[in-house]
Parts: sequence; structure tokens; C-alpha cells
Amino acid sequence: MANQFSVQIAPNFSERYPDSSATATECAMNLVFTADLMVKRISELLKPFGLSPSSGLVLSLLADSERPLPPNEIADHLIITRATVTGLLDSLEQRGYVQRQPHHSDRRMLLIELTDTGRQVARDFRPVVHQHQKVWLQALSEREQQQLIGSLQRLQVTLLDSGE
Amino acid sequence: MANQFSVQIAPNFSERYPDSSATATECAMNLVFTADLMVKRISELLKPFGLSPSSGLVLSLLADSERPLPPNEIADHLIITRATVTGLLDSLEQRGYVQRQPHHSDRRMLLIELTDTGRQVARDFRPVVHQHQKVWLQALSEREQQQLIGSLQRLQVTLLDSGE
DNA sequence: TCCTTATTATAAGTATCCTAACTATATTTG
DNA sequence: CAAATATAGTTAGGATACTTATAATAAGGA
Repeated sequence: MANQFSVQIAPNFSERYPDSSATATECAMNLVFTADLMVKRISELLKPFGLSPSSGLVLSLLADSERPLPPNEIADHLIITRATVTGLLDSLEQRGYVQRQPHHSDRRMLLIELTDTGRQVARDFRPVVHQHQKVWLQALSEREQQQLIGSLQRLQVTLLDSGE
Repeated sequence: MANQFSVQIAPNFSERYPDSSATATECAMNLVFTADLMVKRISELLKPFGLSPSSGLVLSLLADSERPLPPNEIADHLIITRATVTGLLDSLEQRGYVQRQPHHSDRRMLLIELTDTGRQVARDFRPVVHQHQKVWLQALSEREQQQLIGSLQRLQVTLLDSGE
């Protein structure tokens, strides 16, 4: 509680980094800082369900999908590596929330299915998270929220392009 | 590369979660997704310097500060626990980038100082990161960047308040 | 057909970050 | 002044996620 806002740009930023933009850096830092804060809050909401943010995303993704998904697709959606997905699935399968099924045609692949238990867990925790998201975002008008989505999606394109 | 945007809201979202807001959830997911992407890019930029994003933030914070900082304050600024700061400082001290000094009056506390080497490392990597931030944020107009900062800071206040 | 290359999932090792418990020192309270 | 409480930093153990390497399967070309 030292400062009002934890993101501070040094006063002489522009002189020290001539090829940079104080506004851009302020955007970037606020973006990361705010998202970090939100993930921490979501993490607290999921704790009573024994879920991490990533585990929650996996369950949500499977619950929203019409069909079972291969680990590959889960990794793509969450922008994590396949190795990380393996670990998450190990944890979820151990608790009986998901099942690994062999793929019909490609024997290299698996298909991940929600169990009934897993589906029920998703039905339990998702309303909690989504209601809180609504409350948090009430700090912004509907118009601001739309602008925020637009700005973020344009940033995403840039960041995806700049990664190889 | 399955979708244009990895953030997808299910079509029947509003019916399934009546007390929620599809727009709010879309904001929240895009926020987390974009920040995650940016942290990954920054992480790639810092890798040649042997630094993690958090280590980079610690060095930046110390470099911007006029005075040595206690670990406690570092934890507050980065919103991480003191235990995590201990680990980061262990790693940075081992490489000779920072030094732990005893506090003058309060023997429970330490003061963390950048070494000359640490200060030089900060002078090396910070221009790289800040230049890239400038390029990324060129996807947004100056006005959009200002609005983004404003929206994010209002969100931060809400999120900080909602955390106890 | 056989060989090369690509793709899938997993395993092993490393780093980060958390919570909870612990030690030492300060502060407050009776 | 003594005891209880609070605070600073560390330690230990666990979860997550990365990189690199490996085994199995699939796909394509000579």
C-alpha cells in the first residue's frame, strides 16, 4: 500500500531511453500488472474448488467444446507447451475430472474428455468466476469495455506476429 | 494458429451464466491473454541477459530508486511474496548484481543495493525492452494508449479493493 | 517398399512462485 | 518491566510451466 498505483515511470525516462516511449512502457507495465492482479483474484476464487487458473481454463475449454480435444489443441488455446498440458492433464485425470481416450484414426494422438464429475465441477466454479468478472469490469463503461477488447486484440496481433 | 484470436466466448454464454456479462468476461480473458503474450515476449528479450521477467523488474526497480530498498518494498511493488523476493535476491546476489546490507536502525531488515555490475546490466537490457514496447504499442494511437492506461488503472483500483 | 522427415505425447531436469512454518527483532500492552 | 503481538526475512515443500530429449506413429518421396 506504498503507492496509489504500483506502476511508476521514472521522471527522466525519456532522456534515459531516447528510442523508447514513456507512454508505451506505461501501457505495457499497467497491462501486465493489471492482468497479474486479476489472475491472482481468479486464483483465490478457484482455490475452494482445488483448481489453479490453468486447470480452470482447461476444464472451461473442454466444457465449451462440443467434441473431445487432443492435448495439442488445448496447448494452442492456452498458449502453453504440450509438456505443460501433460502435467495439467495428469493432475485432472488423477482427480477424475478428465479422461484420456485413444484417437480413432491417429494412434499418436489422444482425445481428452470431461467426465461427469469434471463437467459438474465446471458448472460449479464458472458462474462464480464470471460473476466476479462482471463486477470488476463495472469499473468501465460498456463502451470502454468494447474499446478495451479492440485495443487488446490489436495488441495481440502485433505480439503474435513479433514472435517469429 | 487454430483461430484468429484465441479468446472465444461461447455463443450461448449469456443464457448459461445469467448473472454474468459476456463483454466483461471477454475483457478479462483478452486482458490475461494479451499480458501473458507480452510477458512471453519480454521473457525472450531478457533471455540473452540471463534474466527472468521478475529478475528484470527487480533490477529496474532498484535502478530507478534513489535509495537502497528493503525486500519488503520490492515485494509490494511487484505484488509477489517476500519468500519469492528472497529467492530472486539469492539468484541476483549470487551473480553479483545486488548486495544485501544490514539496515542501520532495524536489525530485522535488510537493504538491497545494486552493484556496479548490476547497474550496468540494467543499462544494457532496459533499452532493448523499452524499444520493443514502443514498437508493440504502435498498434495503438497515442490517444488509445492513454485510454488504455486509464481503463487499466481503474481496473487495478477495483481489483486491489476486492482483495480483502 | 523402404527410408527420411514430421508430429504426437511423455519424461527428466530446471526455474519460478506460492503457502505455511520458523527465527530473530521490534512494538505494544498490561 | 514482562508478556503478548506484530513484522522482516528465511526455509521447506508443492504446483506450474519451461526446455530438451525420447519413443511411437504417421506421412511423403525415391
